[in-house]
Amino acid sequence: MSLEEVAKRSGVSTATVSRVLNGVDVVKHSTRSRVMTAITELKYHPNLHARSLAGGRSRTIGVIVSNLDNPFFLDVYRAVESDCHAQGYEVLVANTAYKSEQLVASIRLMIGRRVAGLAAIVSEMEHDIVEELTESRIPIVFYDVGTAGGNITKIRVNYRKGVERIVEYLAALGHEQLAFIGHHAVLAPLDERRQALFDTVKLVCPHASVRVAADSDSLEGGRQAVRELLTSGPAPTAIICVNDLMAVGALKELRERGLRVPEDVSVTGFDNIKLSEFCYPALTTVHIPRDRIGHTSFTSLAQGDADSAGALGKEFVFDPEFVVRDSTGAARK
Amino acid sequence: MSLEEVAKRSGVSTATVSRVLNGVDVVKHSTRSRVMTAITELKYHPNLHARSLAGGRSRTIGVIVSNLDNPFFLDVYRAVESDCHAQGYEVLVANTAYKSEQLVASIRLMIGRRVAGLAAIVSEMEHDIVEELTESRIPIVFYDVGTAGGNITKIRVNYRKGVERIVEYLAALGHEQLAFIGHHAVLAPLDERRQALFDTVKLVCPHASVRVAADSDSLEGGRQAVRELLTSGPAPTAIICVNDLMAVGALKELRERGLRVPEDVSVTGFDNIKLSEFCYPALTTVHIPRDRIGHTSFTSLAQGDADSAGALGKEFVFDPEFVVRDSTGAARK
DNA sequence: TTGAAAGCGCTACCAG
DNA sequence: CTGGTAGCGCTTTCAA
Repeated sequence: MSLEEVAKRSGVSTATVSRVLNGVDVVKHSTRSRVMTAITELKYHPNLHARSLAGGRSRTIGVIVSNLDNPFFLDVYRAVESDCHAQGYEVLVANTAYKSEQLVASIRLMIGRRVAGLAAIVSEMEHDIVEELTESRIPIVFYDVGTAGGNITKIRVNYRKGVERIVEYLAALGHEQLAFIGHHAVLAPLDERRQALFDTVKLVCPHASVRVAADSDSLEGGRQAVRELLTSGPAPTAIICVNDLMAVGALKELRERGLRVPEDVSVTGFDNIKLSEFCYPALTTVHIPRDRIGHTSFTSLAQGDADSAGALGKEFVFDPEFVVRDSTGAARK
Repeated sequence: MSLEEVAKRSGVSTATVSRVLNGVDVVKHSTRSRVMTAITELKYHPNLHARSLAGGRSRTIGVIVSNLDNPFFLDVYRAVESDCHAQGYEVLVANTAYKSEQLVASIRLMIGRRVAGLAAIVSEMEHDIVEELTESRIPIVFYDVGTAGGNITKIRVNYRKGVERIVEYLAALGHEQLAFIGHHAVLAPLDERRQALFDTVKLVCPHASVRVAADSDSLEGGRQAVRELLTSGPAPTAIICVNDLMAVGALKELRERGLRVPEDVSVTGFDNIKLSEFCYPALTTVHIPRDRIGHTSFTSLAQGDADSAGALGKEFVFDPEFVVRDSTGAARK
């Protein structure tokens, strides 16, 4: 069923049907309603592929994230989605599960669909992918990777600052046996959060020890990492988790082993997802403004439109905010 | 940049380039590699819209869910996605946020994109939407709504059975002041879960009371609902939540009010999402097989392909499984 | 093994 | 206000 059939049935040209469909306000009222009738009678649904092909421009924004299971990414996605819908854009999501092959596939898909802009909220970025994207001419937003300039907007969070707050706080509470729990993607040698942790510890409490464990970015992963930590050495007095999701997993394992939080072990998260407030004990964490990340992404990508203040190509840095709740306390003696 | 430019650059026809792109194995090796070179040099990415338009058939499955924030839906989605990717299909997700206008928009979008099949894992279905879908000829899977037959596959879970287990268990523990917490969409007069609860209570413990509260399907919603319950009357001894997400929210509010779970109040969930195991106390709940729901959806939708055992048009009913953990105990005196 | 050409369904420009 | 028509970029016969 096509535009042509609708045209035939209502005795007009395809051009007119197209006008009606697109709300071009020059069609005589009577013709218009005749067309409308035909459309509903035929249960006609315009072929969006044909439309994009003929139209040229795209009203679709692509969003690629590393792990939809982690509410952090979902929150960013939803912020973008909300802006998109408000401005008449579609959104296409893709989940890479931290696999760079998936990333490549997703990017190809987005380019193939000729998205108007692409937000890559992922951490598994590789050099040649970045390059491919840079040369693709389409507006891109990178989160935490790549370099700003040209069609590339970079959004990042000052993780270092967040880590500093955590370490200072923990140090003030007397903690000297620390542990860091990350997911595999964060264990890359040059990862900012982990690196920042070591740097800060060296500065703030040089005599403190830091052990490290890693697993998958999930509740189960957090639990496993703690298990690994606790079976391979003495229990730390504070566990710094790379994010809230894993922290909640950590809490579970600690609880099962009869270790009280924060009396026996302090735990910190990162992100300040909703869950961090609802778990027990509520997590001390660092707030990352997902909504601002999402909104800024959209603004940068959708500006070929009308406004064009020109966020594209710039770099945005957001400051995190330390949030103290119940999962941290004085170090046990 | 188009197929034609690639053809020109490599000195062949567009037909040949197309063959190379689609792996039609009749192209001479030398030509093939010449084309490949041109493709990479030009950084050519095929226009997927043109491809779908020309090709006709679609390798895309659409999935519409009510609330991506609730891991239940995410789990179903991921099961579908995993099957899709394994079979070379794309997936398109849409989130309705329980709004039927959003549902309509999403459905139109999916039809417009000419998806090969559509899974509607939503509860806000309305009659005329169902009808529109039925007449659309495209393979559809409905979860918990609509009627099987024709191009419509129906998947449902025997919620009643799950509710029965919960009520029986709670009754055996001596609970007589019950409360039900649902989200707005579940408060429709004909909702199965709520209705099943009342029926079962009448049968199993006719002298028990049941109060009801509702809020949004979220952690915050669960908390709010409990707040409503507790400020508007005597505290129940057991709270039956429509799902785990809201149950976790309920736990939080109870904890804040100094009510111990399960000593003072028992709480049950539904779904058995991963979080139900990681929250404190771990939830007594009812397992709903999201993976089977997802796999069955895919199988039903993707069968126009080659196999065609013919799951399409049938009805599948899955049995839930009662899972006892730590959030339930004997009723307080 | 390859090329030529006819569409796929729609938009947009040019006439009328 | 409406119709004719040339593409958009790709797939797919049909011939060569």
